[in-house]
Formats: sequence, C-alpha cells, structure tokens
Amino acid sequence: MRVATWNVNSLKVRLPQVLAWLETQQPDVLCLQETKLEDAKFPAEDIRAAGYHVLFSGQKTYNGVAILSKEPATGAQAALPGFDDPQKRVLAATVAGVRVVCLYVPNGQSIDSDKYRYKLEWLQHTQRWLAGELAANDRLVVVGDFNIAPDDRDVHDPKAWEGQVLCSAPERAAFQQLLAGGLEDSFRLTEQPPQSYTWWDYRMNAFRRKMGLRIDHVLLSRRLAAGCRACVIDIEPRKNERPSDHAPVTADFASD
DNA sequence: ATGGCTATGTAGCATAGA
Repeated sequence: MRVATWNVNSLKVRLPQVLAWLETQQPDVLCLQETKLEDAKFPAEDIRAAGYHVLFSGQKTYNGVAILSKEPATGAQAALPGFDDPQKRVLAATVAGVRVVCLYVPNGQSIDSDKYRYKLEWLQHTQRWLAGELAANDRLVVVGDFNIAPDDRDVHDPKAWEGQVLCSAPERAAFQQLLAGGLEDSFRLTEQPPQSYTWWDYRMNAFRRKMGLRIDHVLLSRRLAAGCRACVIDIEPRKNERPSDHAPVTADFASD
C-alpha cells in the first residue's frame, strides 16, 4: 500500500496540480492538509472523477483536511476526543483494513505565543488519542503536516533554527513521545539523501537554495513499519507554477 | 535586513503560514 500526504495550501488553487499528481502517482491513499475550503465548496466530484473516494472536514480560510482513497473509507472521525476545537485539523478513517489518521498540527507561530501553547496542548491530546487508536488497530498510519522538524538533519540551518518554533525542544519531545507510543518515522527506515526537506519558504528563493525543513511525515505502527519498503519526498510539484510551499511524501509498505 | 512570498477575505490592507 502506498499512502501519501500533502499540505496543498489551498485546494482551490492547487486542485489541478493534485489531480495531475494523482494521475501519475496513483497512491492508494492521499491525505491533504490546508484545503482552506468549507465542506459545501469541496471539489468532491472532480476527485471522484479521478477515481478516488473522498472524506473531508473543512472550514473557510484556514485549516481543512481530507482523505482520498482508491478503496472506500469507513469509520470516519473528525475530532480529537476530549478537546473541543473549532479548527478542522484532524480526520481519521479505515481503508482496506488500515487505520489512516490525517493531521494538520498547529504551526505555533513563535515559542512565546498563545499559538505555541495551543500547539503543545493539541499534541498532548493527539498523543493520548493515538494511543487508543493503536490499541484498537495495529495497522495504523499517521500522516500529515506535523510542523515539527524532528532533528537537525531535518533543518537546512540548524544553528539559525535552534530553539525556534518547528525545532524547539518541547516540540521535538512531543514528536518523540508520539514515536514512543508505538510509531516509527517511515522516512528514517531506509537510506535517504542529505538535505531532504518537505517545506521551503516562498521567499528568498528558498527552494532553489535548498533552504528547507522536513516537517511533513508518514508514521507507521510497528507492524506496518516492519514491512516498509520506501518513503519518498517528491520535490517535482514544488517546481510548478504557483506551487504549494510543501512537497508530497509517500510511504510504501506491506499492508497485510 | 524582523524583511523577503502566497492565499484568503474583501476591496486597500489585515491575518496567517512556517
């Protein structure tokens, strides 16, 4: 099974690029973040015409997540248990026996902001929730924009980013806590090229200068990690006209 | 150089992203 994640930074703008990418890549599952569309405006028919089932949970202007799948998805869940949150950042569903969780982790803005405190609180609730999901299904994949660069290999300039949001010790500790709960970072299960990133600032020619961060991840439960064949960042869409600032990431693993 | 760029909502800028 191949499961992909892509922060599209507006599905309205990026729909043609998403459809083109589905056409060439044909993943079994594609999870989207930052669709920025209320549900009434979600382009479900275009996606179905491309051969995918689709679930979505969105809002106007900000956030918004979706799960596209070749096989139908069941058991949809769109909220963090015990955490009342108007921001649409979570969607889970079961596809062909694999529980898929799509996350758009809060950005956090800066480490002295309320948004940073919200980010850490959100991660705490997510960790608790995923522990239950993992107990209920040992075939679990957790993907999305985590807005955390797990370690210095994932940062183009670790000194400049040291202690900053996306790289701070509490965020990295929260990420490690997710892994300690029984998940593995699929990207690090195989050899990878240096300077592998999934996000580059639109400004300062950051992409061309390889000034990126690896903040989008595919985490696999231990059972699925044992059968992981590959995890690939596709930087080609970042070269498009009007690109998303994030690249899609795809993991390939045995799903039985 | 606390700038740089993009998207949204809404009609000249404010907010947010990471």
